[in-house]
Amino acid sequence: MPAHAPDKQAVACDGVTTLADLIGYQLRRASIFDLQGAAAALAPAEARPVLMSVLLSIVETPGMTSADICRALSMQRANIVPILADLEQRGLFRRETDAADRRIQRLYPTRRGTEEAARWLALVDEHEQRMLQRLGPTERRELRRLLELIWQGEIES
Amino acid sequence: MPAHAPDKQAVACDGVTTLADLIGYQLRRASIFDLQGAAAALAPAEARPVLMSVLLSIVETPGMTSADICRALSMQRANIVPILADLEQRGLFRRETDAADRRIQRLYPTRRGTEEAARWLALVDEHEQRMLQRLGPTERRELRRLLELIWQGEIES
DNA sequence: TATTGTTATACTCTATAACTATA
DNA sequence: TATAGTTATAGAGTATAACAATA
Repeated sequence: MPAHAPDKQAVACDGVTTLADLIGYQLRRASIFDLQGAAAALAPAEARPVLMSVLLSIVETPGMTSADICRALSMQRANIVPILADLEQRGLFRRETDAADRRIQRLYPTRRGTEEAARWLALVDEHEQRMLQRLGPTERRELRRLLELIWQGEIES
Repeated sequence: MPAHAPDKQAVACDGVTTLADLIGYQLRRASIFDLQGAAAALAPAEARPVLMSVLLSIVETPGMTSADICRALSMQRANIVPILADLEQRGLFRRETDAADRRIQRLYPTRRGTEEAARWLALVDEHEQRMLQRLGPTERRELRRLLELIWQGEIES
């Protein structure tokens, strides 16, 4: 077999020749599809995906600062300000200026915040169950694992 | 075992309790990570992911109309106008008004368009190989299959 | 000098409404 | 009436620059 002719096995493994072959394209289509469903699922609670992500961060790790959350979610500090203002106005968390470093505010969920986070999570989970109905439990776990593997390169590189 | 206590197996299968458990969250993080890399990979060619998607559509299915492409890529007709204007100005495709129905323009790639599409695809493929370095060939195929399964619900439902 | 929280602003992407020409 | 291509515009989401307070 000549060296310049790709063999069939190589082509089957990673020969990207069309748009649909690109995993990045599939990722985007699936992500947009999910995001629209998640937004629709949260609408009755007057919430949005980004509100849920920030609130869940506070609930899961009480005492986080807004800068911490921004680093964890890869968003700009400037853009979390109106989101926190929204959640605060609903009484879902409270700010506590750190005694040792008065530049930072530690964020703690209120009782209502913890309850609301669970409610929002359940709404989105319902949507996910519909979205993933064609996938079995093993496939769902495998998908989560593969997706994590991809964007964990974000920190390393 | 009491009915109200979820057994361990059920929790392990679909007990979503944190943000990281949500496949939608993992999808978004992975998709954003990919999109930034793809944009960076295409920048030297003065292209963007959406330009590549539209050009590849024309190359893969010559004779498509702009409305066809919008339906295939789930984008608004209004938003493809400046994209086509850009690609046309670079001489990557030509429009041909359909003789039977003079409302529609069929789009055909030029020689340069086909070459440029292949070049852009190669740039993005390079980026994907880096992004997917932790995944083996079988895992990549499995990931593509699972992602397709998710957003194919877009058409049905 | 560096970081936090904040404001103001710009830029990109996407969505909507309306128009014309054709059918 | 319905669709294709187009224009103009509005809205989200995200990015950048600068500021005061604090370390």
